Amino acid sequence: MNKEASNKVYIEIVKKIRTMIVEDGLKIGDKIPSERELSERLQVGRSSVREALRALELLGLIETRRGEGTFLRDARGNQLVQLVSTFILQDEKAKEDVKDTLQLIEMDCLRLVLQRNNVEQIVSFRKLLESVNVSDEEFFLKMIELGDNHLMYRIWIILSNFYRSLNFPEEPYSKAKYLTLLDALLQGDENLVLEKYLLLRKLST
Amino acid sequence: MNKEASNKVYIEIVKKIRTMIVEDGLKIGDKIPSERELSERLQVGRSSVREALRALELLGLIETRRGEGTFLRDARGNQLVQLVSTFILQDEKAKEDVKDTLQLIEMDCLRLVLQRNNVEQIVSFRKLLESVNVSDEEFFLKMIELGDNHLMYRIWIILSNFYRSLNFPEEPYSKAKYLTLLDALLQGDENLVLEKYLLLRKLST
DNA sequence: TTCCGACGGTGGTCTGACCACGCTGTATAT
DNA sequence: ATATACAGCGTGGTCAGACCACCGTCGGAA
Repeated sequence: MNKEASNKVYIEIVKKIRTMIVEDGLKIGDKIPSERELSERLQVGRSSVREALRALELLGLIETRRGEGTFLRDARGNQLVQLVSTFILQDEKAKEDVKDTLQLIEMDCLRLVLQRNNVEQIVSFRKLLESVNVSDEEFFLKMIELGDNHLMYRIWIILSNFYRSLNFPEEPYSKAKYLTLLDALLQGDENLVLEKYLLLRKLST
Repeated sequence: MNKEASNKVYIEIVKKIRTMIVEDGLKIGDKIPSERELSERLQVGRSSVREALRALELLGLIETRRGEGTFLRDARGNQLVQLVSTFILQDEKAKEDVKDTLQLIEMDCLRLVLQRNNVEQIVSFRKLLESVNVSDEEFFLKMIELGDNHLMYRIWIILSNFYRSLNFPEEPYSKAKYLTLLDALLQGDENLVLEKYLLLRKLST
């Protein structure tokens, strides 16, 4: 009859740990209390604490180091990717799905960049690209930053990790194609941008 | 020096359980062995088995019912959504990101439908839509099915769950708009499709 | 001064115990 | 004979304690 609080101690623990992190003002890289201390402070068994920490670990929010402790972590490429992949990516069709989806997402990011239309930053990034080599990952990270959508960022991170783990053949690096893509962005022409993107990914007709 | 097998018993257990599921040909809804039996069969402690099951539960791949057992489950709307949301969606900007991203994903799905160009199924779905009411969720589930990309399906499920949990105001139901969207799909005109979609989502200029 | 080993703290794992809950079969009451 | 209530069993949920492997450190020995 009561509202909730019924299910799953470990879920409650996750929330408490989250609160604790916020209240104590812990930052990425900081150490959180040990399992035994959490167990005592929260008045629950250590195994329940561990289940909560496992969940946080799966989400990529913490990192455990045996003999040292548990640390807050930047929520990038996490265990989730590996685990999900063993379940999801069981056939070749799924591999193609990853490729297709990643490309759709990347095109979405480019559309976001067009929407924001932050000419200054694009220009300065173009200058940077002229002087030094920028990896494909760095390039799209910049695009996503310009798109200013954190959720898209997370999705892209997961998908690109997936993608890399699949060992598709790599395209040769071509700085010129990146530059023309940036130029297209500066022109603000969506169709042109997508055309250049497909060229980059060797998908032009 | 050795390749791996070093880290995390519970990760190994997850993989073994997965193998077990495949070998035994278990389907969604089936019961998997009890924690104690898994513990014995895999020669590991029950607490390690539980950590593995927690991971699977977070991924939405199993469902545990106290007093009954653990069951395979359709990997839809899972705990992950709730947990991630408490961490990720802390500000209003994030909410807007969810909305934007969901719409981009839905448009991608429509593009996939265009690529597959499965006229027959679109036509038959259109007939169905004429005779009965179809919820927004059901409509897009059908679109994703027609798009034939399981990964997109999973992303959409997660995002749309996010979205619903945010309590944005709901649009009034308008069967006519869905029908015109389907018509646009049948015409194979991408720009027209997107236009109708934006109309559906009240985003037309 | 340098080096090395003991020590304490930490996560990783296992075991055994108890509880709460759902199912089922049996014994009882009708 | 049928219907009902209850006890037993198997299940997941949780806890406590133990031991291991590993890491950093600190103090003593060379």
